[in-house]
Amino acid sequence: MSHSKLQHEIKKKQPFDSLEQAAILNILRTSDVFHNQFGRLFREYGLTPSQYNVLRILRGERKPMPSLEIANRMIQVVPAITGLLDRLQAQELIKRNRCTEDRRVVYIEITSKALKLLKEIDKPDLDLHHKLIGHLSSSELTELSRLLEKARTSLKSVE
Amino acid sequence: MSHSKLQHEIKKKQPFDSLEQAAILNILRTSDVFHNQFGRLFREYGLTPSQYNVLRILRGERKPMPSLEIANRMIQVVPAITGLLDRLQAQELIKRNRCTEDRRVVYIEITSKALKLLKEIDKPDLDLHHKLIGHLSSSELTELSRLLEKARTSLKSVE
DNA sequence: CCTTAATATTTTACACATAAAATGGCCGGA
DNA sequence: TCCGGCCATTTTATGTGTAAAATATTAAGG
Repeated sequence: MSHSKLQHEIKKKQPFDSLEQAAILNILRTSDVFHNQFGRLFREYGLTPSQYNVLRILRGERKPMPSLEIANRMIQVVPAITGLLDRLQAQELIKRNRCTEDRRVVYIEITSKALKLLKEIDKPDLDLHHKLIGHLSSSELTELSRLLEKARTSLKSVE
Repeated sequence: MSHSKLQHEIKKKQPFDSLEQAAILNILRTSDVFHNQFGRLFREYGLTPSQYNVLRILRGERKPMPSLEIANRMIQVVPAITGLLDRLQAQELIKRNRCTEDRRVVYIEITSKALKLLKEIDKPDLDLHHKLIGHLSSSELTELSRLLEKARTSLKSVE
């Protein structure tokens, strides 16, 4: 491809690229702002967003589950889970039980202390959700979710 | 408010809350996935997303700027900027110049080495943008941006 | 001039994300 | 049975985000 042709290509794509860049930037910025807001809320209860996330997963599962399965449910990478669980265990919010059949796996169990804590947070958490996007209509929320899900499909197909 | 009434309230809000939760979860997840993708791209050039972000801001400004102004342009909190700049300086991608008039401020200047590096990344960066959401139409991208911007307005008004 | 408030930046302490490598344990085939 | 591959988990190293406190410097008031 010649230089001038490339230039032409670039010029041609410019407005569309801008839309794409703007959309991605908006996704990243909005996520960051929201993440901060939830971070502040959870901190009032001595939790980080990741820690809260782990506890929510465990409560939802209603029974002990292996470390790596928790990691997989979060979007996160595996190695981080260890320290995360360490700190939760130090706060007595989870218990670790090594499986007797396959001694490689460690079962993680949520404690009643954690369940009580989660119960306290439930309402403020819902309220924050509402504060953050309660001003969008039902159809707007639906459309927003649809567009974001569609956005993510580009990668699911690849890997 | 009586218990039964609260129950009723909760039930009533349930479907709407779900939409709000789904939307926020979609924002956070999509952002995380995209952030990871850009992280991998930038790593090929020895940069982290934050470092790339700083360099892009400096290139856009076209002249040296104070540390804190860079921090403000990023969504981030102030203290992190120091280490970030330290590492960029170690790679000779920026230079620090203390201002003579007000010796508290440190001017940050992008180097030609960094400008060359950015130029290399420009195309792959655009391509990745396109790969990630190129399958959304112009009107979808516009609508997505509009909804996300609207989402963020709930906080701008408060603070 | 000296004290105090405000400002720009850095430092410290802690939690987390990521990649790469190490550990310990399971399992199937020679 | 021994070995190599695979798996769950942890460890290590580096960079980053956050809060709170420290440093250095300027500006303002008595």
